[in-house]
Amino acid sequence: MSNAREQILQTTCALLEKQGYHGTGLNEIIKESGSPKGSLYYYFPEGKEQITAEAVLQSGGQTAERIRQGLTESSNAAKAVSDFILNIAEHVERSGFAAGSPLTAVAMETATTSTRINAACHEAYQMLKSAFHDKLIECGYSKTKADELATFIVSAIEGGIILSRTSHTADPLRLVAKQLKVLLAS
Amino acid sequence: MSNAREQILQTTCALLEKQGYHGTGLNEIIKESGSPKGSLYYYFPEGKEQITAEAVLQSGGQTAERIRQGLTESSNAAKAVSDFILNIAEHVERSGFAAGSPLTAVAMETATTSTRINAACHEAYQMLKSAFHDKLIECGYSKTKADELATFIVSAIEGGIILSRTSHTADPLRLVAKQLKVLLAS
DNA sequence: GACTTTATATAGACCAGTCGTTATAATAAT
DNA sequence: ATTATTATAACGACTGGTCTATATAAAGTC
Repeated sequence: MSNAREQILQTTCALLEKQGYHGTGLNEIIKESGSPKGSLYYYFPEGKEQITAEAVLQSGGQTAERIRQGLTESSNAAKAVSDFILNIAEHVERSGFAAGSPLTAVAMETATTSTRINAACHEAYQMLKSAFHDKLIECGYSKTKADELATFIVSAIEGGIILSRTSHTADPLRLVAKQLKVLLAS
Repeated sequence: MSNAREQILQTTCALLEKQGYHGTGLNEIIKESGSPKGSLYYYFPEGKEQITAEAVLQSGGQTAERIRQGLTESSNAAKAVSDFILNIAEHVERSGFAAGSPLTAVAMETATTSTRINAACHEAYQMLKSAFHDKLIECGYSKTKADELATFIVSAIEGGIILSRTSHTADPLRLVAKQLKVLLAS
């Protein structure tokens, strides 16, 4: 409904992605989103924690959706997962290594310092896991096997994003794509 | 030689691990390390960036050393890597999920906002990769294969740490250990 | 050996600026 | 007229960084 609210969340997402929770200031959010401070506290009366938690959850939902869509395009799980990761690799590259998972930094910064944000990150990761999990089930994997693989896939992707952004090359992500493809094909 | 300098770096490491770069303040570092601000700027005249870069590099060197030591205890690469990861899992668990890789958060926060810290993170990750790489070479892998596997191993571990800290269970890390063991055994 | 000079290191007050947050006033929409 | 939203100003707390004062120790000079 409200444009300003959505704009704030979207801007927050981008900033969290680039510089994490503590590195992102409310002043920066309002400047970049164009919304004034009054509006920010009108829509998010509980302040920074609330904005962050909602941004994280929204981003998790959107990413999970993208995973599901990408996976429907191919009936082959190995190729589907690999393609999805190659997509991320391009995205990270195109952003000049400023983007790639708004969750990672936030999750690490707040794992033991904000129960609310931690819960949001946990739920967001569960959404990603579920998206992969469901596709694997669909491809005939057992429930426990699908669960294990989904966690492993998310782990490898997260790590790949970190290494890619740090090294300023998408190669680590592409390598993760390749390795997971082999693993899932076997 | 100097005790205070070392103490500052060690404290910084622990705080970076727990709450990242922007979440860690100089006042917190001096309070926790016992050194006054005068000493901090005496040993690190270039301020927070310098302290962080040095802490990251030191931590990378120490972790790489631990990897090499752990790997010499077993001639079997698969078991050696798995055991190392299980060690991390215990460490993360014991810390109440506050510890586990001082690099991750810092690397993501500063990938495009501080060339100095980014360079330090990059070098630290290279050290970890090299440690695994050398062991894989020793076990008969080809140079390119060893390089690919080393990157993949580091990726999976980093991701496992994130998921473990976020979910407050060491299970993801243990799962990563198991999967990599299978992968390396084949 | 006594005395001065130079480095090493500790200690903390202080600065301008920013943080997240609150309060209040003005405006727009219904 | 009532509510929804925007617009600022101000708050106290804290930020990274600078500055000066002091203590300790090493080295140089006679």
